[in-house]
Amino acid sequence: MPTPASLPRDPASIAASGDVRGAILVAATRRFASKGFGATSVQAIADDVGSAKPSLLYWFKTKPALREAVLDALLDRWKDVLPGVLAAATSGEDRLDSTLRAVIGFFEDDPDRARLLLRESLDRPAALRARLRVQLAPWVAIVVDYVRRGQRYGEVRADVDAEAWVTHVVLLMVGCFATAGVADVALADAPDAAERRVAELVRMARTSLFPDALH
Amino acid sequence: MPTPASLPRDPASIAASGDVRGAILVAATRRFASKGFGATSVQAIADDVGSAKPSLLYWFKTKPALREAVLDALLDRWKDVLPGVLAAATSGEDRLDSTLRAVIGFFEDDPDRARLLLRESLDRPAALRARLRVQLAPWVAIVVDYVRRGQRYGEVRADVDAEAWVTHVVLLMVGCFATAGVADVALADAPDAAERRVAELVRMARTSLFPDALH
DNA sequence: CCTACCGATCGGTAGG
DNA sequence: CCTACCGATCGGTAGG
Repeated sequence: MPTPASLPRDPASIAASGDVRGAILVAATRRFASKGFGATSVQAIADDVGSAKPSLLYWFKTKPALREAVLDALLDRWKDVLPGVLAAATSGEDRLDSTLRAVIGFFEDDPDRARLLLRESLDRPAALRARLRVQLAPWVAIVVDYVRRGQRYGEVRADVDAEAWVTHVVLLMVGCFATAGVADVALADAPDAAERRVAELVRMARTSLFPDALH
Repeated sequence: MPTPASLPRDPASIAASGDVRGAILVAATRRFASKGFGATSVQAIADDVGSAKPSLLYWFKTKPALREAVLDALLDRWKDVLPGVLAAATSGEDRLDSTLRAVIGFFEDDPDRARLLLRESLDRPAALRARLRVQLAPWVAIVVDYVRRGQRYGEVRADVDAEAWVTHVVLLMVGCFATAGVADVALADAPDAAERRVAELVRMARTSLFPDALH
């Protein structure tokens, strides 16, 4: 029993509901994530949306401008979840686990986010770095601070390199979802591969941060 | 005092020395790694080599065939270092550290290898997965076995998920070199960022595998 | 938001 | 290994 389209996810129906701009962003995000910016034509995105190419170029003046808009939309969504991440990082029990789970949820909701970030870091590392410095700075600073404070109180291993540790944990989270289809070489065809990878990621982050005595 | 070109690294001089095919592979590897397959034109590679486009298409019949050849060359080089990696993994002291350092050296020698692998895992995950299953299987099996045996003897943490752990450590090594230009958001402009990341990677792998008592 | 069209470049081929 | 060229597609614009 199909309900009247309430949350249309495919670009064509989003466009049909009136939000052409939003439909273009969704279609472009999928194409850029799965095939890359350079391998995606404006025409292909227009086809996904059900519009003519010049219509797309009315909403986004150029192809590079569309890329920026896609990245803006991604980082806007990050800003939406950031408060929850910060809350998890600064209060309550099991701060590390709940913080990681919050970030993981962001990529779990849409693995295209992870693929897009990884592609950008390959295509235009300097540009992404500049963006992330602004958008990611507060969260990273808090985590680094949390690690350093833990080290002063002996709760965190003394030999942890706080900045490098955060970098690697973020890399693990992004890479985990961006490379889900291939990194399971070792995991064969385990049906629960995704959950196992997330669980092991969290375990690795925890054991590499805290001494055994405090687990 | 320039010595007579002994180890020419740029495609044009490799071609001039007679190895046109090799020059094409080097140029294609660089372009595919830095800009991606879809964003690289056959003409651009031919220009790097100093040949005409039809000459390139004489050596490699199609652009997709060139991509396969580039990947073949990469995995051939891996086969060269594999014995050393296996030796490090199966004998001597500090097996884990020396094994990781051997693999890290492979990517350190040419970070394009890491970028290329990451791009392939985004562009064609199924194809790369099939390739890696053949090429990477022996090494992964040995490491997984090593972890499992360690768990039986109590030398390795009981809650380690061997397959997921290997997957993540490989992801860290590849990602570390592929995203060197951007992942340092947290590391600011530390001049020793690269060494710090490698050191922290090894530390994370070690502490997430072994209980503190056995360090 | 469309049709019609632009010059440039794409991967690839004919022929030598 | 080259020159010359192919049809198709590229991002983008004119004009409405």
